[in-house]
Amino acid sequence: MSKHITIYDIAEASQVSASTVSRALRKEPSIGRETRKRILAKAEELGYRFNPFASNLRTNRTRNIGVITPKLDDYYFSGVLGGIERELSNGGYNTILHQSLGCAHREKAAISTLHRSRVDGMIMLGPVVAQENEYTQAFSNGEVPVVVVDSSAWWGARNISVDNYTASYELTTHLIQVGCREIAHVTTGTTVTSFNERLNGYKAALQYSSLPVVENLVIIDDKCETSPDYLDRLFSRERLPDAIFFASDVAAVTAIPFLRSNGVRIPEDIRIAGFGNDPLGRIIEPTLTTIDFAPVDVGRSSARHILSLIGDLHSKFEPQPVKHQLIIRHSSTTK
Amino acid sequence: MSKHITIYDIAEASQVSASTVSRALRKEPSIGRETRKRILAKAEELGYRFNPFASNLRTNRTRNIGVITPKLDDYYFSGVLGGIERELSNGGYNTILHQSLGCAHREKAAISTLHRSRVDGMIMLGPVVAQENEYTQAFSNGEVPVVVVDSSAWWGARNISVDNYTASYELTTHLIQVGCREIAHVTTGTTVTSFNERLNGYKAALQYSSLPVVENLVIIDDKCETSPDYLDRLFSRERLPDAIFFASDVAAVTAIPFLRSNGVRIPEDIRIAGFGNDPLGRIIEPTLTTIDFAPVDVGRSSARHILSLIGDLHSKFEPQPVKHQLIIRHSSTTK
DNA sequence: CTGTTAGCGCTTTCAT
DNA sequence: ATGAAAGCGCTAACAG
Repeated sequence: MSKHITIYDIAEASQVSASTVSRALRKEPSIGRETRKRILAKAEELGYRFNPFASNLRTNRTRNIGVITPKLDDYYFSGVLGGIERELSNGGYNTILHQSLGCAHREKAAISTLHRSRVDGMIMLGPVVAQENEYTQAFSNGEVPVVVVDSSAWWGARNISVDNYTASYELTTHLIQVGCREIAHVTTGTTVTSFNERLNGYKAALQYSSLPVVENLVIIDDKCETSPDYLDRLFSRERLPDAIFFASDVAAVTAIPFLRSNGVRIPEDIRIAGFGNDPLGRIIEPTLTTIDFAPVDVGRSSARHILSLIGDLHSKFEPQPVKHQLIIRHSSTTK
Repeated sequence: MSKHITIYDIAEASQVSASTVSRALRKEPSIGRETRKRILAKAEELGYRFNPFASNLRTNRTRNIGVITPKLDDYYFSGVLGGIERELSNGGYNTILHQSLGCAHREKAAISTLHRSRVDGMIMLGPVVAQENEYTQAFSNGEVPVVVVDSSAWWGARNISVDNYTASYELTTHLIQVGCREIAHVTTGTTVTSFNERLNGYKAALQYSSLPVVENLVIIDDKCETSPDYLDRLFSRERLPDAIFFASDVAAVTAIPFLRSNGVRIPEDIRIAGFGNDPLGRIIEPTLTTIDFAPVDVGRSSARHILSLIGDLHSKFEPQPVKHQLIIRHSSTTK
């Protein structure tokens, strides 16, 4: 374990002071072109390696951004995360990743860890805990900037949100336009804000068309992405609905084979729509009408936003709402 | 911006020295129970916040592990990454994430960045660059431990590998057993080691059954996960193969609708198999025969491995090869 | 444009 | 069981 080369070694070997070396290394314009070149060459020659620990200690910055996501094995979140990583990397930042797995306890732990690690900023995807608490404090008081994705309410943090409400409204309206009058809505739950917004968009569209919001056509089942047990409730009605709008593609794709094996023809008997444009929706038969959110763009946008809040983006970044798109496929239209 | 509380402030307030505070905070056993309690209470009271920068500077450790993955929007890799994050988190480590996007340039950049960031260890998923080079050096010389997943050859790094070769051999053998004699293999390329191993396993199985390896039945097309253009080559043969073994489920799922729309019956005319057990394979019709790899276990295993190499695992961890499983579904068997 | 000086906050011998 | 003292390697006034 030989002694490591420091800027002092370079300074000595190049007959300048350590501060000059430090400045040259950081390409401060105040250092002459020639001097800098000499110093850089010497650093290279000696095998110098920058020590971020010492730098961090002085500057109190890490160039690390924390990201908390509910899960990774999901088309939407993995896309968003991919966009974030790409953009942060390009900006010279590291992405520190934690998963909440939809569990408040893990989410809090992740927040604490990121705070202790002194990240320069944080991006929260689909937060579990919407209320301020002892853990969120350091972030919510503005000490460390936070961008929240997909939640309209979070302790005053900046927000990049896809417009779940409008998208859901448009999708529901599409179903009405193709002739549906009894549209069921299946969702995992309303605690996650984005799902709540989808439910509200659905209701609003019905009301706009003077259709009633029928209570037992709104099905909330946190297992709906895993098994379609709740469909019994629908089948036990005297008449089937003429459409089902699933708040997530995965839920739709889970239900479709079950529906078909029960003799339900799609879209003739029931029209189906999902939400999220998961690749599954292009594979399932019939292909699934859904909403696309450009997850990668959501990610890139939130990354740029956090960098701008940190002040590392020269041009001030004004987050644009990421545009969604209605994707109409066979499951909602007769051929 | 008020002055931050340091261990010196605690020391003063508790009438002890800074070193005692430091030891108490780290729960060194040499500090008396009573003293420690007093110190911790005082720290709490003053709102002390540990400063990892100073600690890092002294100890030269970060408790950060770098992870490089080709991509995130992929069933296998996102599963592995999920397992890694979970396990590292549990061990008190942060996961620093970078994507190579299958591009050697980005991979090298990620390696450099992680090295500069002084991560304590690194996990590489599906490395693009298999040869040692200037970037890998610091990692390959053992200065920083590395675990590589899914590649049997990488600059002497420790390796957690799923056994692509055997899995591929078994899958091919299954196809032979159900009666196939002309089995095509479609793969994205052989530069990624795991795909090369799958190709080799395929060839070996054919040879074991005294079947020839037909050159134009091995199709290498880096776009095969996006579009099935290469199928023309297969259709232009005088006779169709009686099976196609796709080196990835995504490629299989991309091709199947195209095959069926060309009047190919599956499995009657051509039997199909994929690789990876992507959820898509349960949705597509007919459901896809494939190999499952328990990606989360692969991730957890590699995380434990790296922690053990760092010396942060008390029990020495001996990585077990993660067991794969042949999943037989409709695409390869007649009902 | 470059040098001097004084730390950043913690850990770690070495004493006692 | 506790304290004194010496840095870890870099950066940022301030001075010239």
